[in-house]
Amino acid sequence: MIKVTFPDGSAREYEKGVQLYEIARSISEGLARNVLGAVVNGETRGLQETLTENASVRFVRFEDPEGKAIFWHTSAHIMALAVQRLYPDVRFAIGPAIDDGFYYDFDTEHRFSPEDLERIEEEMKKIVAEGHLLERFEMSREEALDRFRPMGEVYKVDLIESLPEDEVISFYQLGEFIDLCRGPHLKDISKVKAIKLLSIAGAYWRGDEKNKMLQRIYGTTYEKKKDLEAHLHFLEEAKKRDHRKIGREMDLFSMHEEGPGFPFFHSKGMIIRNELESFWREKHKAAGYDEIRTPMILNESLWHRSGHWDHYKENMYFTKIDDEEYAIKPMNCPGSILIYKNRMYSYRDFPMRWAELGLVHRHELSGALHGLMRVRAFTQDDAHLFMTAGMIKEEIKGVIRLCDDIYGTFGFNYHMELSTRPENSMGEREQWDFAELQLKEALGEMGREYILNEGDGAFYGPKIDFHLADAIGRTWQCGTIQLDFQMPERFDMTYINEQGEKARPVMVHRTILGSLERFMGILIEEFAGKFPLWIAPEQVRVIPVSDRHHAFSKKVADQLLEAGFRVRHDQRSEKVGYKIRQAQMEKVPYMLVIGDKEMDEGVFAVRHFSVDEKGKNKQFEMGLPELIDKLREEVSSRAIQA
RNA sequence: GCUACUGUGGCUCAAUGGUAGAGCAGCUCACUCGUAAUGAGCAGGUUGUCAGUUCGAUUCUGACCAGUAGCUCCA
Repeated sequence: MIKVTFPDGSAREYEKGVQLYEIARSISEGLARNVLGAVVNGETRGLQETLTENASVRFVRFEDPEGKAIFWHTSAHIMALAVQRLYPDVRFAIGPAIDDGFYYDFDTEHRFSPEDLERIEEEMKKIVAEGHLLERFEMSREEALDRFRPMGEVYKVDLIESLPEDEVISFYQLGEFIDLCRGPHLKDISKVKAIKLLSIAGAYWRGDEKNKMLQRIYGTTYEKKKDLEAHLHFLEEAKKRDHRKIGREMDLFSMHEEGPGFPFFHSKGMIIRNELESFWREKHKAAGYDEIRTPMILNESLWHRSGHWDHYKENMYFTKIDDEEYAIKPMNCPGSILIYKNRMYSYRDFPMRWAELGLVHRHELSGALHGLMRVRAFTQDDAHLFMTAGMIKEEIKGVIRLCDDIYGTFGFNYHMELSTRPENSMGEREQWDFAELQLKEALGEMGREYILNEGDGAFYGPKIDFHLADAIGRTWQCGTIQLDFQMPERFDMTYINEQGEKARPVMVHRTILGSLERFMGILIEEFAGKFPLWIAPEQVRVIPVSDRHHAFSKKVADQLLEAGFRVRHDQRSEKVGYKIRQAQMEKVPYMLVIGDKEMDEGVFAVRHFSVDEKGKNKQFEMGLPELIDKLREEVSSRAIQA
């Protein structure tokens, strides 16, 4: 007998080898009908799996993240069976659950079209209606290879061969389709009621561009049709927040065929950008940074010395000056280092924090470009910190705190990732280990959670990255903290230590916004163009009711201008409703409608674009001096919500 | 760069193997108006570029360019 404990602290005994489904049923028939799987000793399992030893069991439903993962992973198998029925020559690669659905990678001569997605969707519905139970079984490695090799399932064979010797190899059978899979899966697929296949895309086998490109189909499924519709509605709504669309509508920036990946900032975009820069300077000054600026074009020899030539040449632009080869900087660090080497430093000077809003150019692959999020010319809010090895941890923590402060100002959520030594790295193993340990300890001491990306570091050092999400949940790396022992070595950087000897400083490269361009993209999507007052390109729109109010409304507009606000006086001969509609669509935070009443009473009805519980614009009345005080307060506090 | 798809006036979209039309935006005129669209008129396009097929291409074919989704890469 084995003992099973449940989240409420209760426990029961079962026969060894009991199915999780039996356990669910023993507690309650209703539960057995509703649960999708279970978390057993912290590991997610399907209900068709068995228990052989004492365990703590928590059953999960669709609402739980584990439940969704099981549900979507199973949906991927249903799709695979449908594809096998419709396109018998197909070879299967992998088909996992992702954040909001699933995909499966297929290799077939047939090129999938959008119409095919509908056919596959129909077939999936048929399969679900057939009422299969997903059964799990195990095979030995030899049995598995004997089974899949003759079928020509090269990807499955590849997967089996790469599994560790002692790994249990499990399979799931759905109708006539047997798939190599660790699981977990639903036992009963009839729960997959609402199905939508979303897109087709290419994806390399094992994510390596040297391998064959497979066809990937993305889809999502729900237990309830209503939830699927809600999800599709969310995607539609998110499209409206796309920074490329809002950027055009609000006249913030533009892209042109003449300069792919090189954004053009319009005057309204520049207001946001300049406000962002002032904010950034203020925060960095307070955090003990000094600002520098280094040239955009530097001699090629510098890039040989820095290692960029060997590790980053493919992404660099080059040019010639008087028969000498020059490179356009893809990173700011070598420039900073030249300033560093301009004189001698003492340990007493450390830590030194040099910040630079540096415009860098990188030849990104054409297919990777994406609005402001991924461009070929961007301004990094870079900084290079120079210190002794003993200062590393505190400095890392300081940067993390600055990130918290700056992202917090905008109310952004973010997650962190730690990336370790890559294959093409420079430098000694021990240095890397030490550097990685410093980063891990800094995160650990601050109690931060992070995702570990083995082998994903920069060529000169390990890094911590900060990722922010866009409107549809894609995350973009913004902040980064990179430890570097290599550049100081390569450039023979020194300082004088307490013993009066020359010593090697440690260098930290870091950004917080990441790039002003990307950060603005995130900012636009986060606020859907309804910016906090302090960064709004136009803060107040003054709207006279008719021409005879113009003289008075102009005075009001002028006073607001003098008070330092960005104001537009809309004197066009249009109806009030029309002007309000326009100001609303242009997402101007405050509107002041001025007519007879205002002229007589000197009190203004102010309309704000944020909405109340009833979905109406917030509206309030106040005199001009009070309004100016209120707006000043809102700007200086950098309030997110008015 | 790779796979698939897309490319018609500033924006959103329509149409056709016989050289393009609407709405919004713009401009002009009238209206002087109280909280999300006043009316009328005008102007605006060598249908992404270059070739090919054809009596004739914007429509068919090819190459290139740009964009979209994903992969790879990355701030």
